[in-house]
This record gives sequence, C-alpha cells and structure tokens, in this order.
Amino acid sequence: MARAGLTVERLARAGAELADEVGFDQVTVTALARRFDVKVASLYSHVKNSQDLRTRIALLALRELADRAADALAGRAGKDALAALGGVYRDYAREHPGRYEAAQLRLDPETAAASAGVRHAQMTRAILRGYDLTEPDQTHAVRLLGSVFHGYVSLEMGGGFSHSAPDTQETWTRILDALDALLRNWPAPAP
Amino acid sequence: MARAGLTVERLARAGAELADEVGFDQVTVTALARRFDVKVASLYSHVKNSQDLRTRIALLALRELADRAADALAGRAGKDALAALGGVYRDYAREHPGRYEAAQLRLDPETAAASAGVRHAQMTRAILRGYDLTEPDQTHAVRLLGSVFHGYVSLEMGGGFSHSAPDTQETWTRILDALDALLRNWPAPAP
DNA sequence: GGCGTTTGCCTAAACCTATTAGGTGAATGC
DNA sequence: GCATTCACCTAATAGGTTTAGGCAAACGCC
Repeated sequence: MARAGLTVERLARAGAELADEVGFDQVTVTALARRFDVKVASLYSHVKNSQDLRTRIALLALRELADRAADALAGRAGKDALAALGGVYRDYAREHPGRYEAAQLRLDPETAAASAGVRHAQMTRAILRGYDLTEPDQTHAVRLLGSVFHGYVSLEMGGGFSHSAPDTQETWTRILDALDALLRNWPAPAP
Repeated sequence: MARAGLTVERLARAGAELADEVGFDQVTVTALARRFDVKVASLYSHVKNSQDLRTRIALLALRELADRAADALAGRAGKDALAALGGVYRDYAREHPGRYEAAQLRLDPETAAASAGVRHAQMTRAILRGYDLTEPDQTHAVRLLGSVFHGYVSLEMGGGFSHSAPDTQETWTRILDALDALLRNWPAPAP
C-alpha cells in the first residue's frame, strides 16, 4: 500500500488550491481525498473534521496575505504605503479568490487572536503613523480602512461593480486618493 | 392528508427566519421541510432546488432592505441622508443577520438586474445629489459608499472589531463624519 | 537484523442532505 | 359528476461527513 504522504500542511495547501479552482464553499473532505487519490476517512487522521480543514485553509490564507502585505509595505510610508496595502488585498483576491473567501471565515476568538489577523491590524496601524492622528482617531481610521478595503474587494469580486463605466481601476485609484486626502485632514467629531 | 399551505413566498419568508436563527448557510431544504412538518420532496413542487430557495431568500432580503432604505431616506438630504442609509444597513444586519448574509449572495447578472439591488444603487446616487460631484466622480463615490457600508457592517458582524476600545458606535459616527467631510470636499485626481 | 510500536491508510457502516420519479387524494372548474 | 390540477406523499439514488476498528509499512531500539 503506497502512502500518499499526507500531512496537515499539505492538506491545507491543496485545500487552498482547490478553493481557488472551485470556490471555498465547494472545498469538501471528499473532493480533497479524491485529489490525493486516497479514501475519505484517511483525511480524518490529519484534520479533526470538515470545519477544522476549512479553518486551516483560512489561517493559511491570512498568513499568506500578511506576508505579502509586509513585503509590500517595506520601505514605504504615507499614501505610497496605503496604496501598497490596498493593492495587496485587491491583487490577492483576484489571483486567489477561493483563498480570499477563506480568509473571511469567521474564526472563534482564540483562533483569531492566534492568527495572522492581528498582523493585518498592526500593519494598518503602522501606515497611519505616516498621518497625524491621535489615539482614538487612529482606531477609527484603522476600522475605516479595513472596511473600505474589505468592502471594495468583496463587492468587486462579487461582480457588484461589473460592466458599468467608468472602469474599476479608475475608481480604485480615486478611492485611494480620497482616503489619503481624508487621512491627511481627518475631521473633528461633528458638533 | 391535511395540507400545509406551502407557497413560494411562505417558503422564502420561513427560510429568511430560519437564516436569522441558525445562519444563512444552515438553511437547508430539509430544515425548512421540518419547520413546515412536511416531507422534503414536497418543497420541490415550489422551488426548483436548494440554490433556487437561497436565491429567493436573498431577493426577499434585498427587497426588505431597499424598502427600509427608501423609508429612511424620505425627506432627508446631505449628511442626514448619509447617516440614515448607513444606519439602515447596520441595523438590518444586527436585527436580521441571516437575511443580511443572504443579501450578499452572488446572483447571476440577469437575476441581479431584476432585483432590488438596483434600487440600492439608485438611492446611494440620490444621496450624492446633496453633494457637489460631477458625473464620473459620482460613480466613484457610489462605489466608495457601498464599500464602506458593506465592509463595515460585515466586519462588525463577523466580530472583526470585537472587544477592542473604543466601542464600535463611536467609530460608526466618526466614519459618517469622515465620509460627509470627504464628499463635501472630494479631491481631484492625484497628480 | 529481528521486534515492538507508531503511523498512515484502509474497509465498513451509520447518518445527513439533495434531488428525481412516480404516485394518491383533495380541491377546483366546466 | 367527472377531469384536471394541485399539494403532498413514498421510494430510491447519489454524495458528503464522521466514527470504529484493522492491517501493513516505517521507525526506534537492542
């Protein structure tokens, strides 16, 4: 009986590829077993269950995304950094739609706290050091940037902006312009 | 044989309730049949299949959301209208998390075009009439607002901002302030 | 190099969910 | 009062998930 050489890491990686090919919600223990030419039950020696598998794929995607972001941010500041971070999310979603979906999976609090998710928040906060925001405003701005990037990418991926002029690249750069302007001139609370 | 009185509308409505209770991805033909105390196969006289059922729930949610938005926008303009629209999305997601998830379902283009989704875009555009934006910029701004609202609500729902100070209500109002300021002073393209 | 232990994969079986085909009986319409 | 339609049924197939228990290859050890 030849062994297929399954490991948790290989399963997660293959699951991520499968997600990009057929969509994250189509990633199934059965499909993954087929891909390794192995019986379904064999996977259960490596992952606890279907949910566990999905979680591992999500963690992989978060890690990849954070690594890319760290690379892209190296040596950049201000609007340059802002555009770089946004670009990383957008490009990753286009190249790896299934992984990007996976990164959106709801994790339970402890798992989330131990994930690369915290690096994402740290990097966003680092970008804001290039702008002049005091502490509570910095948090508000972190949340705004998270919302815009996540919201834009997921709407664009879902075809929300599809086939309407002007094209989405133009909108994307103008949104980055707008965010930069906003951060350079963050308004005081409305009266 | 007593009849349960199934119709497509009742199925969609019950499916929406079920979604709010157990999550949209747990809405299954089987669970819905149980709820009506009817055999699973009976539902197939009313909906084509599981996907069809989900789509109908999504369309219901989009319609409800658009109705609420139209109500909230009546008689408002400018920042008032902006806050009202955002509030509708945020409140709906909190009251009806399953329906809100459903509203995010990817629809095929023809279905989307016939859905209440177009009313949402129209309403967002209507709000922008209170600001001074020329045509291509209006589209960019529509997309920005869509991104922020959708992104913020889905991150907040997913616990993305959880247990960190300051509280999310504060952030929400400051984001509305920021968007208002941005729209009143929309920047020209960066050089 | 044989020997026990661990490890990796298997078979088998139980249990969900989705979907189709082919009924039956109650309500409806002329 | 009969035909038709409609609402629901039984039965069967096909996949996905998960657990229990088994066997054989690989590993550690003397």
